[in-house]
Amino acid sequence: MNTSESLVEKFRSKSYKITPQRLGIFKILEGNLEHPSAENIFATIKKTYPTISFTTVYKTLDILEKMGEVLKITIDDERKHYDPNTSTHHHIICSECNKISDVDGESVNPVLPEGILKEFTPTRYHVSFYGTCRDCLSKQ
Amino acid sequence: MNTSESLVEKFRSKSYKITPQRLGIFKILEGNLEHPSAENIFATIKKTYPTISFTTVYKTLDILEKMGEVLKITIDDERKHYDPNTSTHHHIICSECNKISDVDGESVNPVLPEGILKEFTPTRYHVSFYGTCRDCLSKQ
DNA sequence: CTGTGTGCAAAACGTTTGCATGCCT
DNA sequence: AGGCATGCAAACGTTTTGCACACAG
Repeated sequence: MNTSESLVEKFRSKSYKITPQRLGIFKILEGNLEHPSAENIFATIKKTYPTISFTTVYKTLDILEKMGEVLKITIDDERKHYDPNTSTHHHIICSECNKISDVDGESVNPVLPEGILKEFTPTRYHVSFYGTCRDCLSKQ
Repeated sequence: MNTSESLVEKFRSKSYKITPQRLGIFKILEGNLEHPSAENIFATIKKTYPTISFTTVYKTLDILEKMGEVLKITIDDERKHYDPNTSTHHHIICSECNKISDVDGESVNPVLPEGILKEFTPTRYHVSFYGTCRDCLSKQ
């Protein structure tokens, strides 16, 4: 569930320092279902911590991703998004406004063909649905 | 199947001009299963047409994408790839070398939950498998 | 006190754009 | 001949990096 407390624990156990900047990012991610971009996170934290830099945001997200505490989502042509929900699930993105919503993992159960299994050792999969969201449909 | 001849036909029918650069790109794409990036295509065509520019490659790919003759694949963090196979199918990418292979469309049949269908009008989906390819595994 | 983390500025990266010239039709 | 296509160079948006200073441990 990635509470900011659990992230603090994990950082401590790896001897990564707990800074107010990092803590602020943890709190933004906690239970976040919005799939924020680095820019989103930066803008949000800047409200309470105006001196923070993009560098810090990116570096913290990098660490979190490498620890497996956050998924980097490659579904939007324009930028990467981050998801603190690391359990298997999928996404649908609006082709107009790039809003991303969650899609339950259970509705999908892909099987890799034999041939591919000889060529690759798969680790995970992700389904990207593309479409138009209600807001954008009504604006058209 | 996107022979270069069929692309020439389609370009003519839309009154797009047939230039040697465009023809070269068509030929590179014809039957191409490698999921080339713009850079790959540029490097390949540069061998036979050394004065070609990135601009021309990108603009031609843009037209092809908008005509639906090529898919822009968003699976690799680092760059976009282009796929002349526009029928429903999926991909597996090596996390080490970013090589992409095809995965048959039939092996996957995702269903969107009710809730999502109220929020989105879906148009298509794509499954991204992640893993490590044989070459990279043996190098480790 | 030590070394990791921060933030600035600049670079890097893939991609896009403005514009003058070239060439397909 | 006309106008779309090309290619250069410059701009773009996102992400990364080098470096001096700051601060968590």
